[in-house]
Amino acid sequence: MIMDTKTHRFVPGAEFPWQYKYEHMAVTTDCVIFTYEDWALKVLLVRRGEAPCKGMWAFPGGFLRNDETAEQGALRELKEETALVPSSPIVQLGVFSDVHRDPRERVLTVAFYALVKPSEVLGGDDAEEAAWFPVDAVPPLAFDHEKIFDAAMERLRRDIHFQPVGFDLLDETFTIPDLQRLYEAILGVKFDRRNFQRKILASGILEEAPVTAEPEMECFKESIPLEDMEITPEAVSMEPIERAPVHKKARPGRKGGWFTLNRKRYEELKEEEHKMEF
Amino acid sequence: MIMDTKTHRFVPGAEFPWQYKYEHMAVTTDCVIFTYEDWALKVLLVRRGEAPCKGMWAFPGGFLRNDETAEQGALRELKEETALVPSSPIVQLGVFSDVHRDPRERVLTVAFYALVKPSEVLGGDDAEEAAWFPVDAVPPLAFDHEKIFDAAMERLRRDIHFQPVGFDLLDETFTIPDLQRLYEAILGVKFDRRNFQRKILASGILEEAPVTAEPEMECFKESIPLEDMEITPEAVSMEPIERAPVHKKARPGRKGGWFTLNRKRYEELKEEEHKMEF
DNA sequence: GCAAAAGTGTTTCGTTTACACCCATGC
DNA sequence: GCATGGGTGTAAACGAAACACTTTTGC
Repeated sequence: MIMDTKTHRFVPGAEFPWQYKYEHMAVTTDCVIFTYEDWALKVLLVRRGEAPCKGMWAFPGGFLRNDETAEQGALRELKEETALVPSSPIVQLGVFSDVHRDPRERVLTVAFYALVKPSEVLGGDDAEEAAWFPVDAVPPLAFDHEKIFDAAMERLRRDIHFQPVGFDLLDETFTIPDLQRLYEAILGVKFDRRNFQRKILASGILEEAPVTAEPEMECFKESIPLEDMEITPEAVSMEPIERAPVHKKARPGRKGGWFTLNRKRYEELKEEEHKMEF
Repeated sequence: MIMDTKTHRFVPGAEFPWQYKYEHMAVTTDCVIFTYEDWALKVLLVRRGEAPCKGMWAFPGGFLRNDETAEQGALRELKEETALVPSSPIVQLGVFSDVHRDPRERVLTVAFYALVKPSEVLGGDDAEEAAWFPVDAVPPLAFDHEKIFDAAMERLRRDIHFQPVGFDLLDETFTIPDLQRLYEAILGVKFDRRNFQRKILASGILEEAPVTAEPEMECFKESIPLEDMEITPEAVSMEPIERAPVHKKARPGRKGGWFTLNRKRYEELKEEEHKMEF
């Protein structure tokens, strides 16, 4: 490590070994991880085991080390706290730098967001105090994480308009109505089935899935009921999720094609940033 | 200031008075300020007077203090170094956190960008070592500022598609062809005059300017010739600006209406984020 | 008076929207 | 067999793109 002893030094064995000529601040990362499961958009939260905000839910994250970039630190903390390694890249939301956002000391945080597929979610289950919450039923959050959450939701809604990121939330194989419901859930609007289908097919982003036996939608897997999750009183007292009707078993009328993502076209469309309205 | 003496302390009079239990990093801000003058998009740079990268050009910025948010710090440094106070808000580009981006110590920077009107530019002239460079003739930059510059250009191009930010670069009063040239300069494309005019008028973002005598386009004011600016040899050796033809005096055919921005509609369109293509 | 810039309007074409009927499945 | 969800096509309306002629001004 290159070190400028004019501005700072390291004193091994000292109680406060890192010493600086000028005041420094702590830097943390936080990750807002979204998934789409049981017809609802959900976020990943961890319960804080330490003060401050002990016992409250927060986004996975932690202090950034000096030998890693913000992205590396965010991924490391995410893995440490939830055992999750997203298959799609994490993207920067921005910094949150309110002076008093942490009572201990001045802490600036770099927030990220990422989208993961339902099949990736299982990996997080062995983490002790991590849980998925539907976005319309998140409990009160630690620090200024509600602000971060709002920013993430806004950003997701914008991105989903201009980039085909919805696919990062779906498993390999899905149907067009599945995709449509996802868009409707996130954007909170209804689309015409036929127009949606025509446009999405015309965009060339879908490929017919090879008919490997019976493709199983991850969405229909059994998942831990919301009530079994350890959540704060405030969270349980919230009204039940209205916009996410539960029909886990099967859907009548299922016949239509199964599709997969055309990776190449996906990358192209991501570049172009067309506004997708259905 | 609330201070957690478990993790850090302040020792008055000590050579290195700020002492921490864990390693900390420095945080800086950098501002990419754009303006549009003499038919060209330009950025504001300052010459570094100190090592490292002494003598090189860089974006105005500096260390973030513990008692200010990133936005406040960015504006403070900008004002200190260039005497510029942008009338439109600065927006976050993101953090740049490469581990070795500064040779002295670990420095994470929060980058911002902002758009200023030509009439605001004059205020920066008394700053000793600040200068405006056409975006296609920027000299080599200090640290990883080229990366920041690339990110800013990309962001500006995207934003100008979806938000009516072009107006932040123009003076109060302008003509439609002025506006069109600005869009063409930034996006590097040509539009049909008639379609551009029809669309921009239909959007309702323009108001006819009150005919106060003879409105003077700031673009036509005399400005310091490029050659008089103190720039690095690398910068002068670059080929002349091709995409920015210089006709400063006046344009034949000038007759048409002068317009101003309809603030209310501007805010609305900013929210909507329609893709503007002409 | 000529060249270069700017004002104006219409037609064509493609895309978007709205809408109706039939089929498949589960209870 | 009925309710629900899903597949398909078409006509009308709107917005985008292409395009020509005239007017103004500076040299």
